[in-house]
Amino acid sequence: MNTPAKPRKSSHAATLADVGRAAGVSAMAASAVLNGARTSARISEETRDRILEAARQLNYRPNATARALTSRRMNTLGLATTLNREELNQYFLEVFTGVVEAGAELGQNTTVFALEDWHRQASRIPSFCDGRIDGLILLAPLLDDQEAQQLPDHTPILSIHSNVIIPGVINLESDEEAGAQAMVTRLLEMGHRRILHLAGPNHSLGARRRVAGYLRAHEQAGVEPPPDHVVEGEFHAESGRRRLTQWLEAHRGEELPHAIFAGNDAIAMGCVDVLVARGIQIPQQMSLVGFDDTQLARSARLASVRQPLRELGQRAARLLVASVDAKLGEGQPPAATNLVLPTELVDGATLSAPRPGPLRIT
Amino acid sequence: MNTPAKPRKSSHAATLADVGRAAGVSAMAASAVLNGARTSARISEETRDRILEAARQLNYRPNATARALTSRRMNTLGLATTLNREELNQYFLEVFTGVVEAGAELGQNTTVFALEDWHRQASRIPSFCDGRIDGLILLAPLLDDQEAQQLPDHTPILSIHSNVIIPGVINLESDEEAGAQAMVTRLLEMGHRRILHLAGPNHSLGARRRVAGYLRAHEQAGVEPPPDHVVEGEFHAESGRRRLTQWLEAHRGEELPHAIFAGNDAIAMGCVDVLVARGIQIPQQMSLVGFDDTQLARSARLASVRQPLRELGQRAARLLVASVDAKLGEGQPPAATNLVLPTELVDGATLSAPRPGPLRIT
DNA sequence: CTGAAAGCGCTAACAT
DNA sequence: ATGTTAGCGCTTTCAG
Repeated sequence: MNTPAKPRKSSHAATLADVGRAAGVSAMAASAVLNGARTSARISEETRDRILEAARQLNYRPNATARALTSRRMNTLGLATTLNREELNQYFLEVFTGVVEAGAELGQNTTVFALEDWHRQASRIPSFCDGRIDGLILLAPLLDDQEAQQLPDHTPILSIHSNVIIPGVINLESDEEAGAQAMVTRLLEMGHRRILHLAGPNHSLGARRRVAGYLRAHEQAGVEPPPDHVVEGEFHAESGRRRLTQWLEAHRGEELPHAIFAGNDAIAMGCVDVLVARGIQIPQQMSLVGFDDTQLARSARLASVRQPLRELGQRAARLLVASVDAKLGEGQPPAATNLVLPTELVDGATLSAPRPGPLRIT
Repeated sequence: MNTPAKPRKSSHAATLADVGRAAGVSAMAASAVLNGARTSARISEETRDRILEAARQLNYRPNATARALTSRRMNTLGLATTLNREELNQYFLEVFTGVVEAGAELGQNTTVFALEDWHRQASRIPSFCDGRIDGLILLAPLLDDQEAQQLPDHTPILSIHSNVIIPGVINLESDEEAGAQAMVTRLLEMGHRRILHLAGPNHSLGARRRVAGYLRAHEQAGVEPPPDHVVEGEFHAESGRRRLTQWLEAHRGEELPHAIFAGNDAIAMGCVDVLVARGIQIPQQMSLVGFDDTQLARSARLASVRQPLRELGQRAARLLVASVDAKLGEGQPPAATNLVLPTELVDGATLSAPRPGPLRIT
């Protein structure tokens, strides 16, 4: 692997005109043959062969940008997301994989637009819709109504887990409140009482829904939620570590919670770090459950609430392609309903009956 | 979130001509103002303002494909990779994040081309280089010399962890053999003797290098590697599960290995499943180490060999952009050397001294 | 059956 | 200081 890289020939790619010239025909004869479709290609067998041969020899590839200029189609889907600089985003990876998969089946590529922050960079979104993509998926956007109004309307847009209703934009999500409620009910039924919920940020609709599920589970079980047991934070491990540490410091000497319901898997992984460092055994002394069931959770054997993230990505890609087709006059637009997919509980090694005796926070 | 999605206006985006018309000037006056650069834009303050105002009102966005047609630049990098349908690819996520990060700093987007198999789909690669991207990164390509010859030469290409030398293509990698050797040496020094290596596929150069490191470590320690302790497999968890299960079946009644050196983290995670299912305690009864130090490993507290994957991605993006710039006559091409970054050992909870007594495979 | 012409939206020459 | 012209590579009428 240590051959000095020879400068590669930077020959321009062959054009249709080149192919035509080589085959002794016009460029559009070549076009007619090489796109194989549309024009009632009544080119004679013989010239067709000459053209194909010339194309092969010149290694002809149609230029996507030129083609897009007329066809108004790049066969590319856009996926806008925030990517934390510190931590990899497993939630993104799950959805992204679904988009890429389903997109590939429909002949679409996927390009990723990485935002640092939805609010600060909302103004960049229209610039994504500049012809390079045919449709855009907003992944867990945090926009306010005002920003939502600014979205361009010449490119089909679709959102996953949006925190606001965006007029004209289909939204896909899963039933987070039900999932949270089911998980907390499960904990309560196992006998856990002091359940600490390390939630996501309040400006996230999903985070609020998980809190709602937590509260409703208590209500339905006729259990008073312990005071001060819902903590707002961010959806990443570092936040989980920090918030849990702070919370434990602030409640030193009190009874340790029986279980932690983390707002997502990343937060849960942060909790693992803190608990391990303090020698608190999972799940013997404390149960821990997450949310999302990302691959991270599965590999750590974390009990979690499964959201069908990959399927959300797949569906998003398919619906978006249908919208693009419809806009270009091919086929009907998808029935523009918002989709809510079910969640389900996933078992893991971090969940067990509450510890028999009391344990104080040190 | 259940508002029926109103069909959005599918108005075409405004063009320069539209802006010019609205401002009462020609399209190229508008162009001169709105691109802000190049042409000695000696447009009068007054018309400049009219144009800017019109652009704002019409919500003008330059069309990327039209622009690319003349500028020959889309400001987009391509990343070609295989994405397993069954398992998420953490290795990909790490590198990808690096590419996106560094690319974004240079104003580049990243588009992903998902291949199912390098050999079967090698012929698709040239079609990625059709003007939609300015440069292409091949991530861990498995190509033969013949296929490498077919790569187009009008688009700058760069590889990460390539298994063959591709003339004219810069390759970035890390010192896998040294990393493997260091890790196995570490195990040997701790007293482990029967070290099982669940390797990747032989057609992968990286897999072969890890095997080489395993063997060299034994050699340098003057330890004869136990027979039949290197097993070829694939670089994913399912393969790890299957190979380890098969190997244990085939060696029933013999002494259990002291440690497993997995060819990558995914394989190691597969081993965890099998060992847990058999009640073999990690690390008390068996140590386990991986390779790559992906986030999966970190969250599972797996000891591993760290490759600077994110940095490989960042460097790849920066070098590729430099190549693209150079090809367009802006700046010098990067010194075309292949880069080998160092690896390092990462501690974890899965590594300890060998068990005191013998233990038979059941 | 095939070629000529026009245009997608933008930009870079050259004219005014 | 502004407008005209031509062309990037491809496709789609419309003439031959």
